[in-house]
Amino acid sequence: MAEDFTSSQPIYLQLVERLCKQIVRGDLSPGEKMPSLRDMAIQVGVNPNTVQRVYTELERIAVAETRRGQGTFVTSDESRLLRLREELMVSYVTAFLNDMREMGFTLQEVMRSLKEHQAQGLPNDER
Amino acid sequence: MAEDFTSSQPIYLQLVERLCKQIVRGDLSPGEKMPSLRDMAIQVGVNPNTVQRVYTELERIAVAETRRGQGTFVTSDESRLLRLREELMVSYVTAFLNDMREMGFTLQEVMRSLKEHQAQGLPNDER
DNA sequence: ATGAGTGAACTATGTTGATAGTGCACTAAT
DNA sequence: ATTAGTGCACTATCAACATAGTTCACTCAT
Repeated sequence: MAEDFTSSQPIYLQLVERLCKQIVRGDLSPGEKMPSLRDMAIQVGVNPNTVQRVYTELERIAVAETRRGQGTFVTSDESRLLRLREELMVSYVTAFLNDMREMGFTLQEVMRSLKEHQAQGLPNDER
Repeated sequence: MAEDFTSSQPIYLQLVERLCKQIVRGDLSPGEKMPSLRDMAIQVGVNPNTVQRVYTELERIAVAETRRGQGTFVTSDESRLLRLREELMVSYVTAFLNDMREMGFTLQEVMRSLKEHQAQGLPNDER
C-alpha cells in the first residue's frame, strides 16, 4: 500500500504522530500487539529501518513497550494513555490558538470559522 | 540573532510560514520592502542561500514580488492578501478539526479545551 | 561613470532522512 | 533441537537541506 506522506516532515515523525492518534483514539488498545517491523513496513510502504525508528520513539515516550523476540506492544499502562490523550489535546489546542494569534485573528473570527467547518465534523457526546 | 527553528521541518519552510503570518497579520504592509537577502539572513541567523529559497517561494505563491537590483517587496495586490488571509484561516482550522477528529475528541471536549486555553488569548473584535 | 546594494547562479561540503541489504540474538511453538 | 518470527545492529548509497563562498547582472544614488 502506497501511503500519503508529506515531504516537508520526516516520514518516521509522521508515522509516530499517526500511531499516537490511533492509540489515543482507541483503534489500538492498551497491551495490544502492534504489527512487526517488517509487516508494518509493508503495510505503510516504507523501509523496515524507518519503522524501527518509529517504534524506538514510541518506546521513548512510553507509549509502546518492546519485548525482544516477541514484538512491540501498546503500553498496558492505561493511565499513561489517558495522560497522553490530555497532553496531545493541550498541545494541539495551544498550537492552534497560537497560530491564530500570530495571524491576528480575533476570537469572533476563529469561532465563526470553527462553526462553519464542523458541519460534518466532530462527534457529539453520547449523553 | 540566533533564531528558534524546529529540526523537524526545513528552515526555509518555517521562515515562509512565519513571513506569511506577519504579512497576513499586517506587520508587513502591502508594497512594503522586505529586508535584503543578506540582511534577512543576518537577522534570523541563517545562510543567504536559505533566504533566497524563502523569497523565491513567497514569489511563487504571489505573496511577494522581486525586482532585480531593488529587492523583494510584499505584493501590493491587497485582494491577494485578503485571499491569503482567508486561505490560511481555512487550512489551519480544517487541519485542527481533522486532528481532533482523528484523535476521537468530541465537540464538547474541543470546545471546553478551547475556552480553557484562551484565557490570555485572542483579541476581541473592536466593536 | 562610478560604486554600493540588490537578487541570481553556481560549486563545494557536511548532516540528516530514507533506502537496500545482511546478519545476529532472542522467543515461542513445533 | 529445530525453525519461524521477532527486534536489533550494522554497512552502504542516495537525495534533500543547510551551509560557505564566489561571481555576475541589474538598479539606483552619487
